[in-house]
Amino acid sequence: MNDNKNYRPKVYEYLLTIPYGKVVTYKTIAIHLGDIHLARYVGSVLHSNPRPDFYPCYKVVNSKGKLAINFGDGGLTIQKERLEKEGIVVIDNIVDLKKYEYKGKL
DNA sequence: AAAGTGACGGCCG
DNA sequence: CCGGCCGCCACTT
Repeated sequence: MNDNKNYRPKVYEYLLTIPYGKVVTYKTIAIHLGDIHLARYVGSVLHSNPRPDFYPCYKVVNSKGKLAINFGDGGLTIQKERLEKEGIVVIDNIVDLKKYEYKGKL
C-alpha cells in the first residue's frame, strides 16, 4: 500500500538503465541499492511493479540466469519472447549471463 | 510492536 | 553436477 520508500524507485530507475539486449540479476540490483542481501527485497519490489509494461522487469533474472518472473499464468513465455526479441538467446528459460548480464557500475 | 513472508544468493552435502 | 538449507533485508498484516 505504501510505496513511499526510497528503495523502490531506485530499483525501477535501475531497470531503465539496462541497455537494450542486456539483462540484470537481482544481485546486481541489490548491490546497486547498497547491499547484496537486499536481493530478496528486490524481488518483492519487482513483484510490486506498478508498471510492468514500462519497467523492463522481464530483464531481471536470478543469479543462475533463470527467468523467475511470474507474470500471471504462463507469462514467463512472453518474457522469453521479449528477451529473444532483443537479441537475447533464451534456452529453457535460461539466459547466458556470461554474455547478457549487465553489471552497470558494479 | 512483533511475527511472517518473499520474483533471492551463497554455501554445504 | 544437482538439490537442499540457512541467512539477509524491507514490507505487510
